[in-house]
Amino acid sequence: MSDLLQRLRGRGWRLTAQRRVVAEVLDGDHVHLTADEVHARAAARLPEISRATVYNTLGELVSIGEVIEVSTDGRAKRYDPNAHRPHQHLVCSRCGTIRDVHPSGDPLAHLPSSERFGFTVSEVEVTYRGLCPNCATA
Amino acid sequence: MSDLLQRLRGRGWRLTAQRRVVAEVLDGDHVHLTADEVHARAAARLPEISRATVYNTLGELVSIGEVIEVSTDGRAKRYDPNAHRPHQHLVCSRCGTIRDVHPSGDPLAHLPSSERFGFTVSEVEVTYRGLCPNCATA
DNA sequence: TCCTACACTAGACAGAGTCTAAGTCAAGAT
DNA sequence: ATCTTGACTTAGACTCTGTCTAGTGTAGGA
Ligand SMILES: [Mn+2]
Ligand SMILES: [Mn+2]
Ligand SMILES: [Zn+2]
Ligand SMILES: [Zn+2]
Repeated sequence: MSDLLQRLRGRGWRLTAQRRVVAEVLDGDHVHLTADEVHARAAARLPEISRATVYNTLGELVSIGEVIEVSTDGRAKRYDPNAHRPHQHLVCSRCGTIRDVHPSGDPLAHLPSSERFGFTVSEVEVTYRGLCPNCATA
Repeated sequence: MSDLLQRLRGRGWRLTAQRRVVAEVLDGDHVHLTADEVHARAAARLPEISRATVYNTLGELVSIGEVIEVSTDGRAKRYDPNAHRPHQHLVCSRCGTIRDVHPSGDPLAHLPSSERFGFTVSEVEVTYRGLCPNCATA
């Protein structure tokens, strides 16, 4: 994630302890944390970090395209550092586990122009739901 | 929508004025109202209806499969009476308009088993985003 | 080392949804 | 037609998620 910190410095961001910690918390694969989960993990390293700063930093990371916002459950949004490789999500309906899955072709192509009603379609979001191996056996 | 009321009676529901009005408000095509929008329209006909009853009724309609919950914007959930024909949504990123679109094949088939990680996948939700004709010209 | 614009904090506020306790009424029973 | 009763409705408190503001702190250039 230190390459992320480099990119942020390149954009003129001040590298504060708070931003560093948020970036560290978001490091890894299949990371889809809510803002409050990010705050809890960040606060474990930097106890005085505020919720507002976590929300601000996440919002900034989203607006520059370093992090993606995912709404899989209509409750809290989740923040996904896997922003540089297009992907979709596979969600367990029972335990909420989220896995990244990678499309074979371009899912946008699956909408024929006869079904576009004059819209200029530029994005598509796909969420698959089912039971994960753990929840299926239980 | 009176066939819906018949089906509800068949399930042993008491047919109250409140439930009748909620069902009437949800009648139509491309209807994707938030709970508070449903409440406002219902209250125009039945002023004393409470928010709790609207939430209760919508939740019941969802749990018996007569209405679908749609979360297109990470804000309020929307309630969609078009529950008997599988479809997806096309959303304008500027004005929020939502149109129903109908898939050509089964979108579930687009996830190869090598990308299912042992999940039993049973549903897929697809949201296309772009600009509607009005917003594209403006 | 100093300066200051940018960043951070605590807490108030707002929107969406849930829950509870008390009152009401639809519809089956008499 | 009236009674009875458990399902239904209500108001409002409460929770969760997210936004905003006023005051304080500090990163990093001069
Ligand atoms: Mn992801
Ligand atoms: Mn729809
Ligand atoms: Zn699971
Ligand atoms: Zn539009």
